[in-house]
Amino acid sequence: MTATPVADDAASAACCATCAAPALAEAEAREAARLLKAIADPNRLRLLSIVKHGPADGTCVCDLTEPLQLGQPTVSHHLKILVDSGLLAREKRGTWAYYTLVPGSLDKAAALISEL
Amino acid sequence: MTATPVADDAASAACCATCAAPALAEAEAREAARLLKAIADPNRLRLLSIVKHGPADGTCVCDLTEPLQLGQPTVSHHLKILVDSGLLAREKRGTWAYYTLVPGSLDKAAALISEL
DNA sequence: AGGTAATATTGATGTTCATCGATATATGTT
DNA sequence: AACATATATCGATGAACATCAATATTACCT
Repeated sequence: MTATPVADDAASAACCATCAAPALAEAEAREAARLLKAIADPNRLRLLSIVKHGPADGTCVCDLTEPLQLGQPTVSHHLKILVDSGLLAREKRGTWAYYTLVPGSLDKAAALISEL
Repeated sequence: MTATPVADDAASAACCATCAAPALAEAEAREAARLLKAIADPNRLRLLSIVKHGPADGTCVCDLTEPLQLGQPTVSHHLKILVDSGLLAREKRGTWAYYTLVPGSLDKAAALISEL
């Protein structure tokens, strides 16, 4: 599922053809920023933290609204961003929606920074 | 240099007093988001990448403007954000300004995500 | 001192984004 | 079928942000 690792960008003046990523190409940078932007928000960081430390079978939305002191539509909006970014998974059980952390997704995001 | 590890927040319903961060408190989340927001931008990611793989004694601004295809004031603006966030260090040598990566700063930022 | 080059700052502009109230959808209940 | 509850979506609004043109600042050179 990893995108094309080869830079097709005009500005990618690689030192050589084989060395690994001397500088981030524009397309890669845009993609990485999209994921990191989803994380770089106070409320979404707290959502991720609560879900991570919550029960393994998922955390209900109703348990997320209260600690964040935000309205339900706002929490739902943030959760959608986290799901669309591949960080959280949503499972509907009855009337309730349970959110779980996608395994490895946080480490993958962290690697985008540490392995720049 | 690490901030107060104890949560003084109203929403910090810690499972116990000693266990490590069951859920991010509001102040911690705000601080972490501030740093991550500085990184979560396509052009700033490319700046960090270029500086990281550049010469050890620093990369000149003039070598950063061209590959990003941005105006000089815009690059200067992004560099200021990265310096203010503690990610880059600025050293003026003559007319030129050289930017270097602050050691460990990227790993510290990555840890904010992986150790949520 | 005057001139030139490199970088930073300022002010303005268009865009993105977080938040909310209102409403829609879906599921369970009587 | 009507109702109640939980969650998602829509539309609007104000704040934050990226970018640029113009200008200021700083250092070097003759």
